[in-house]
Amino acid sequence: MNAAETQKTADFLKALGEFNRLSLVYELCRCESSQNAMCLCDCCSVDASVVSRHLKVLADRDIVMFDKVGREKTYRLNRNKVATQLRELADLIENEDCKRGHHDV
Amino acid sequence: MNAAETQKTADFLKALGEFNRLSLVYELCRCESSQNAMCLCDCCSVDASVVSRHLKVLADRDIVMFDKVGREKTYRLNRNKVATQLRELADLIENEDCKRGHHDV
DNA sequence: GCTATAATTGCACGATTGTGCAAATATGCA
DNA sequence: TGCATATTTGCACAATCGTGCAATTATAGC
Repeated sequence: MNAAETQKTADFLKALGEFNRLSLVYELCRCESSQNAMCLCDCCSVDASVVSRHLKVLADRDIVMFDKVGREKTYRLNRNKVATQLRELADLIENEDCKRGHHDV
Repeated sequence: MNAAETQKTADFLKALGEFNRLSLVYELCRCESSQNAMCLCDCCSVDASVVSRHLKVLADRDIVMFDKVGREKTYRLNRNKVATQLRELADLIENEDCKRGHHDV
């Protein structure tokens, strides 16, 4: 695991590891269809500008995607990508093969 | 998903979402046996006190466990617990059942 | 007991981060 | 064109966080 990969993974986890951002992810998780940012404001009691910034952090890391419809942006959770990244990390942590000694033989 | 659970999950992800802490986790991941903190210092070039604090953060969240042997503490990764938590989150995010509408019917 | 080593804690500091408010920008609609 | 609404951006500020150094605590071995 090189430093760049480690940093990227840490970045991904840090993006999810903030209360309001995780609340947004959960909120989007419950939605069948895309939700605009104003609607998402309701789930965490902070200013719209804060939600905007949090959504940008999530979008920059491909955790959420958005479509621009007129003056609104509608967001949806990147379910597969997020789930895959979490599972890959889980596999790495649990997998016996990553242990030293096996490789060194 | 209530606020307390969300906060707990965010806390767990935040603990993993820092470069040096994640490096420690990866380092422990590669180890068959427990490693003492001094040995772990080598994997991230920071002061021993910093490693000590990071390990405490990880231990407080059950990400790592330790045994006290004499004046040394030997750490090991809580593989199952960490992997399980990551997979549960992945499942929640991907699972169709969490979507609104399915439950409301 | 004394000394050496492992680990933690107190303290200070700089950097990052989350936040609210106000202003700016973008777009739809009359 | 002018107004209303959605979103972003600039700014300031408080809080959190990661860090190094020095001092402290704990324990092994002589």
